[in-house]
Amino acid sequence: MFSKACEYGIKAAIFIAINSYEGKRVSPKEIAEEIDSPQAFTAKILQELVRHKVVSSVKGAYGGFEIDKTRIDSIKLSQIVKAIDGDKIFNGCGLGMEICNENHPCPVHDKFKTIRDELKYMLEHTNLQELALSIKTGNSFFKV
Amino acid sequence: MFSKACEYGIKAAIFIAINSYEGKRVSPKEIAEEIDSPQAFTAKILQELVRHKVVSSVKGAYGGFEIDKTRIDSIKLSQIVKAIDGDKIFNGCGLGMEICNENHPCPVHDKFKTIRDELKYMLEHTNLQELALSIKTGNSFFKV
DNA sequence: CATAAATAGGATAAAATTATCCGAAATAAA
DNA sequence: TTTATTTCGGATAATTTTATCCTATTTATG
Repeated sequence: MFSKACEYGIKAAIFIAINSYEGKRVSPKEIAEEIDSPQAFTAKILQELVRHKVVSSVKGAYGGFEIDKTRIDSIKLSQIVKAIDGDKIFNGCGLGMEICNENHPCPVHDKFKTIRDELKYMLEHTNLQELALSIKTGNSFFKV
Repeated sequence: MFSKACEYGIKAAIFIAINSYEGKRVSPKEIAEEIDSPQAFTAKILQELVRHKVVSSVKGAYGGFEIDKTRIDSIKLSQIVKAIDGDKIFNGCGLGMEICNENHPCPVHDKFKTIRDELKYMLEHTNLQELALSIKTGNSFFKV
């Protein structure tokens, strides 16, 4: 569904959100350890999330990654996915055709459109706050 | 969503189905030209589809790929996807976690489960016949 | 101002996916 | 039985994705 980079990005964002609620900044090292991802690669992805203003970073001593507490509930999964994987998953054809739309549908166009629209809706309506809270309230996630 | 190999595989299977209805076998060359894919790579994918009994092949002169007419309506998209991409898309976790289930859900487990179940249902209920017919009846597909 | 700590970013490597090439094996027809 | 045709399958190459490493830049603190 998503690239590995995107999976790491989502996990990282959730972990940063959780820590931001507690006023803590986190480093790529902490993040990678927590979400079980390669550290340097994760750092790259974090740069991308910073560029797309999903998370913010503070350089230098006592720096790290964080998300403005008041914005956590406004950051949607769709933003993270778009930042890393682009919008192919939102708009692309299920069979990878260049031209595929209502007027010129591929054989699976309608069937995929339904699914994709739901995926899109879900991603656009799921925010970091609920994901972060779902973990606090006992759902497992990081570390089995 | 799917790998390129899988996209080619689906397109190829549809094209073979269309031709099988007309009693014609097709070669990787014809297929690749029609679905706009690399020929040798497409041939590999066809081998895989043969191994998984999605299509059948006849070697030698006047050979080619075909599908038993009476079986076209029983071949589901899910079989093709599984043959080429495996069942990760059907069972895998949205965040790529090794362990992710009801008892041990990742943060997006429930949200993804809904989508994945619908995708699964769609793939398991879409057969080659309807896809082939949708083209015959005027919907565009191959070649714009 | 010097130092230590942290992100940014370029260069490179490894792995996976996508793509190509070529000879072997099979088969229908002459 | 020979020949032409066609799939099969192994080897290899190119590209993309994933991953690592090292240095530069930034910044808080002493």
